[in-house]
Amino acid sequence: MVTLAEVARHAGVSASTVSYVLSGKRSISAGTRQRVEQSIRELGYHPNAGARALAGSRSNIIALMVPLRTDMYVPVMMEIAIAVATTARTHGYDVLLLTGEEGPDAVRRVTGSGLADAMILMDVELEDERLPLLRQTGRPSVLIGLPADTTGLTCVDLDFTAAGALCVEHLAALGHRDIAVIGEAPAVYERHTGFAERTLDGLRTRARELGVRLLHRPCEGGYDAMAATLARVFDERPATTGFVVQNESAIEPLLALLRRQGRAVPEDVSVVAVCPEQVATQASVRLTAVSIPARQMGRYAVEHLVAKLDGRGTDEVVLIAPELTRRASSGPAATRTPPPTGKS
Amino acid sequence: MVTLAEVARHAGVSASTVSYVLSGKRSISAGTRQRVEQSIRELGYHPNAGARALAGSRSNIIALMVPLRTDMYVPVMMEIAIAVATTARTHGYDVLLLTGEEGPDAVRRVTGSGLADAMILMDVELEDERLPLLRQTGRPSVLIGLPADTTGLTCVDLDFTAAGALCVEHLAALGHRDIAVIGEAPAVYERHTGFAERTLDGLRTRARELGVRLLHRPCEGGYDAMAATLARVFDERPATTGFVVQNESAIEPLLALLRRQGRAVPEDVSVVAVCPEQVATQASVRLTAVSIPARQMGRYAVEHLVAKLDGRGTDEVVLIAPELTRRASSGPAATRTPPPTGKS
DNA sequence: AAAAATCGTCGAAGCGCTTCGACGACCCAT
DNA sequence: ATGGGTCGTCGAAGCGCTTCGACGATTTTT
Repeated sequence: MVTLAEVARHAGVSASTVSYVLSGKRSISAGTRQRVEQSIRELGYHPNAGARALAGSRSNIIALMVPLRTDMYVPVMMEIAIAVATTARTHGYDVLLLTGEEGPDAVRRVTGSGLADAMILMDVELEDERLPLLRQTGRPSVLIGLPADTTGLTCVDLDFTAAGALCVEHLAALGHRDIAVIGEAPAVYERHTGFAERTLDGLRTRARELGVRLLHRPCEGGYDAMAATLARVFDERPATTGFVVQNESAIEPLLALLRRQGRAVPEDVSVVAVCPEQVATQASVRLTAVSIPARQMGRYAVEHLVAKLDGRGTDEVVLIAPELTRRASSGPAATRTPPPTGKS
Repeated sequence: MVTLAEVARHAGVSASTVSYVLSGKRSISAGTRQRVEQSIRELGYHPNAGARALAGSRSNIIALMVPLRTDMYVPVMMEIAIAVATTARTHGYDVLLLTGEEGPDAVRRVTGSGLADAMILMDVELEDERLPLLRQTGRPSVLIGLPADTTGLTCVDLDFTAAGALCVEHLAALGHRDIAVIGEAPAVYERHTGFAERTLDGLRTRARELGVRLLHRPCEGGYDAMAATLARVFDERPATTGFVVQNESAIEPLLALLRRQGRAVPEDVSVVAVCPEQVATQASVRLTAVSIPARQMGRYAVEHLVAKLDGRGTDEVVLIAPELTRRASSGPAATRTPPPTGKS
């Protein structure tokens, strides 16, 4: 391994000069700088990360804690993670991948050891165990998601409450009076995941305001679960003509089942989804949907964090305004009685 | 931050003793050990990662390079990444997340700076630019995937050639003589991704041996692309009764289109997929499939790497034997003429 | 013309840890 | 009893970098 000292010798300067060339923290004459840079290139020098971290007491690493579970939309997580990694690189940071498995211990370990300068937490629960620790450590952090108490924390998330409201508004404007909400798996609600509850809040509040009946049903992914859920929905509310789906793995099953039952989308039934854009456009019916801006969230998180690390940051909650894109899955409510029941 | 020295003072021993308690590299009397451990706990001591890396010249970090692209099956990547992260933790390593974006430079940077002790590369191309560098650096590495030349490299992957063969065998045994292969997006083949080409090899070779006709069509994900591809397939080979799908985002569209055309699965047409188990079981028809053992691959990769880091490792290529699970999507070929053409 | 400020560079201290050699204390065989 | 081993502990020397203060050499100010 080439060291700073070797570069210095090669360039005929002292070690500290090389260091200053690298960091730009003191002015260096153009000639010297060029000679040093030349030596760095010739020798293929890379500063040793450990030594840097030790001497500078910053590791230039951001820790990213992703959920371990895979009962929620995985591509969103992946997209966020990739956005975080690429954005971090543009600011000179690397990303350490932590899984939720270790829980609060990971926070202690990573901040305690100085492994990372800052943290990004995904899949934050309303009363998350990691938050008290995070507040304590004093290391900069950004949550992707929204806990119950945000004092002293920086959070970035889609405004799911507004997203829920938007979905109801859209359907109500089209004349739908009975709306079913197909939600995430029950487990997601049981552990009080913020985004799921907030969407529901938004849906319910606006539904009440607009005089729309709402039926919420959590649903495991997949075909069979969706079939059972759908049967229950129509059993309980036969007049249902609008669906809001917030569960990636229920979307395609729902569409297929509706088709099979002879309920046409959007003629008989309208479907609105809360999902990444890619899913909405690739579904068997192009879906009217509020998209989840995964990439944007990842980028945002990193940029806030970097700002904090540079001493410019503030604690704030950034809620990204939802956008509903009309596609082929929603239309005016039929004025006739609910559509024929299919063979199901 | 609590330091080693403070722990030492608190426990009434020297710093080196604390270090030896931590590493276990020299014997320590039970009494001393307990006193030190007690102090560590009381003070909430975490060894400083940078100092450790510097003094010990190992960072206890494994770099994982994931593909930036999202034109291939993302959940598989995510599952591998999570398996890597959790397995690494059980061996005392953390994982640094790199995206393919930086390319070979990332390899140089990470190994040059000693940021990571070892690397795992995903999405390896047949002639991957990163490989020469990897061989040079001498740092342990494991590839998930298989390049053209594996000398001096350790690789872990599903035996996609065997997987392809297995699919053909299964369909041939059921009496199918005309098989269509729905592949990944064209871009995947254009960049010579190993697993796609190897699957194709396996399919073709066994098809030739068994006297089965094979038609391969790359396919972008989604409904429309699949519709176009399917039309071309039946146009060119009307007698097609077997499908092999290696493209997660084409599966559900294919099933829906077949249904719409009045081709029953598995009565008229059999479908075999190469995909993660979760996808196979959650599809609208439970799919006969060769599953992609993502978790196993991630675990394997880390364990090989750790073995190498401990000086026990060897360079070898581990191909995981594919397993085909029969589910509801494949059955005997109809003896009658190809099924009716639907409204499409 | 002298004093003050600025610039470019250097030497040295130290970040917190690992690890090597040393050194008593103790146990065994002779 | 005496020499040779272990065993448990310690001190000190770095690992490669950052950063502070110092110091000539210029440049600016008065």
